[in-house]
Amino acid sequence: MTTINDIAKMANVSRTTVSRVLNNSGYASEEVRKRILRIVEETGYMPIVSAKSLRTKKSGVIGVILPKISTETSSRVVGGINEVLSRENFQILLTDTELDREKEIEYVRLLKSRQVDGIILLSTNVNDRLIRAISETNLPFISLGQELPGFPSVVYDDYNAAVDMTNMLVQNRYQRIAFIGVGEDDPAVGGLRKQAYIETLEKNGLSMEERLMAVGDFSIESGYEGMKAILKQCGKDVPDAVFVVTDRMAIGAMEYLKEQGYRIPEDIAVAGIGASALSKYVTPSLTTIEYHNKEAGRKAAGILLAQMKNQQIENKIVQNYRLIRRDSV
Amino acid sequence: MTTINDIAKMANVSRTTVSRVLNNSGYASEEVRKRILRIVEETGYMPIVSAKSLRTKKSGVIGVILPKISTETSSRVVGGINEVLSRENFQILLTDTELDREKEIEYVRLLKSRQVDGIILLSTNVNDRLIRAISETNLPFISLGQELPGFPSVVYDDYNAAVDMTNMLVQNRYQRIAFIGVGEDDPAVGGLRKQAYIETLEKNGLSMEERLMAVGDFSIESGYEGMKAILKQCGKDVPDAVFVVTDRMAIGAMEYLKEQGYRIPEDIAVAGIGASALSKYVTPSLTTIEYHNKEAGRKAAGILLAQMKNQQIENKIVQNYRLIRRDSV
DNA sequence: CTGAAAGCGCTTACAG
DNA sequence: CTGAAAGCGCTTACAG
Repeated sequence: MTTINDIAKMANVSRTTVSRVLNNSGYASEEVRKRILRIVEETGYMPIVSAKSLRTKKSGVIGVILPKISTETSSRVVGGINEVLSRENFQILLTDTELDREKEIEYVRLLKSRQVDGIILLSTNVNDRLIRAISETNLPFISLGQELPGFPSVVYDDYNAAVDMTNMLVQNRYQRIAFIGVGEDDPAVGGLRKQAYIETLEKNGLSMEERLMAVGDFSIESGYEGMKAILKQCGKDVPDAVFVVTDRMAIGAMEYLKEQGYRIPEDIAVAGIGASALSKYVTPSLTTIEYHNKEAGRKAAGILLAQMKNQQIENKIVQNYRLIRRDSV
Repeated sequence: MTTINDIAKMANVSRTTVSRVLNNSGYASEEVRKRILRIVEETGYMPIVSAKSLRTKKSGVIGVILPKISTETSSRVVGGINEVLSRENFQILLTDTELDREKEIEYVRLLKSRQVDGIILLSTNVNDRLIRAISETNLPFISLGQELPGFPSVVYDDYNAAVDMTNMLVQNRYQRIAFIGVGEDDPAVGGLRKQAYIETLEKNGLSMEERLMAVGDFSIESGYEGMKAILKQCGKDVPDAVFVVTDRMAIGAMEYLKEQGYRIPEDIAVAGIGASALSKYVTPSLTTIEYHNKEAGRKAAGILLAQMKNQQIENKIVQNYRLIRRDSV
């Protein structure tokens, strides 16, 4: 394998000079520069990154921690992150917690030991140990999709999005609006969206009923089961609409309703969040909220880069959203 | 930052001994071992990976080159890869060519310079420069989804899958089967699937007609446009079925057919490949072929690991598939 | 404009 | 069972 020493020898200069030319740092005569560049070209020489980062303490790698890679949201976000990072020649080191919160902490430490230059975390929960682990890395950091006390974040406007959706249902004269959420240990998806639903019902003088609510786990099946449970709990008092906090669960709910012979939206309207590809093509097409995940990924990457350049950054960026009215309401 | 030297000092031993304990290589008295481990625990010390890899020439990182991360196939595959890699404490360095074939070559070189321990490539084409670039890395390598001369691969059974699908259509008495493919510079998706379609038509004594065929680019829209073009080309001789080489394009084709008032499958049957989440939930649900992407990812990772351990490997593994008959046929 | 030398934090023969 | 020393391939003050 060719090293900087080989190049230096071939060019009859010191490796110091080669390094300077390659990094465009300090002077080098035009003649020497050309000679070195030609040899580099010929040999296809590429510096060993680990040697370089051992010395410079920079790796050119950004760690990304995802709850689950094989998910539409995650892959869109990573697409956005990669778009801006690759433009600046950073690579992504990918870790997947598979929804195991212990792994979030573990991966934060792991990424640190791998000398990543920064970390982007899509967390599913917030807890002290996680926060401490992040602090201890002392690395440029950004949280995406979840507000993490003390750290910069790019978040979705979960509260207002859910308020808008609930209001829209109310304004369309739905009176008994059911709700399928996820566990509230996830503040963004589980907490804020539910809070918005409840408060909006109240503001509109509608009563919130426990038996109209169910908790899922992000899977399509859990939406199906949630809908089933609600209908069972309600007996004769069937809801006339259901607001589901993710599209996938909403589609599960639709499946159950269709199976049972309910017409959507005539008997029961359905609304989701996420604007998944699915939402557009199910029948009836699903009313949902687009979160611009890719753009959020771009912004998160941008902020991370800005931190690394010691630029001023905003501590909290709220990604806008768009309500997409379709046939399920 | 604490280094191995700090640990050695605190434990009153040499850094040699610390290294031995941490790597479980060579002897160390039980007493010394415990003392070191306790201090490591207390300080939260983690070795600097770049120093380690500079010395050992191993990084613990596997490079993955994808055509497009924000795609269902890719994210499933990466999920499978990650599952087996993370179990053995390898991380994934992710690169995304965004369907730019020059970048495939570029990333192969980049990953080499980043000292990845191996490369998994999902390529969209095959060409000499790419093959040369891979050879030059001299790294454990596996191609996924595409057969690459001279390198081990995990491939889908594109030819037989497309044969089965075409035969199934023929056996269901469809006579004029249209086809929407992709460019044949992609041997797997563009070449084999088309070849299978044509040869199966012939075997069944059906004529293959140019005007029954269109070429898309993987996008839903291109399926829509392809269907439109075929119908236009056919005039009165409308097809009674269409075989589309990806689910997404098949769904685009369905959209167009529905818009134009064709009933599926009564007027025109539709079949895809890929078993995307979408395929199950569109109306009518789409007949398709499941490719077990995640399993293919697992196998690719397994083979890479085996290579790294110098184990015997099979040079070509063909992933099985499953035809899923649904309502669109 | 150029180079000698030190040092980044590890591991690994080698010697004892 | 343990340690001194060399060396992995870079970059960067420093001196000239």
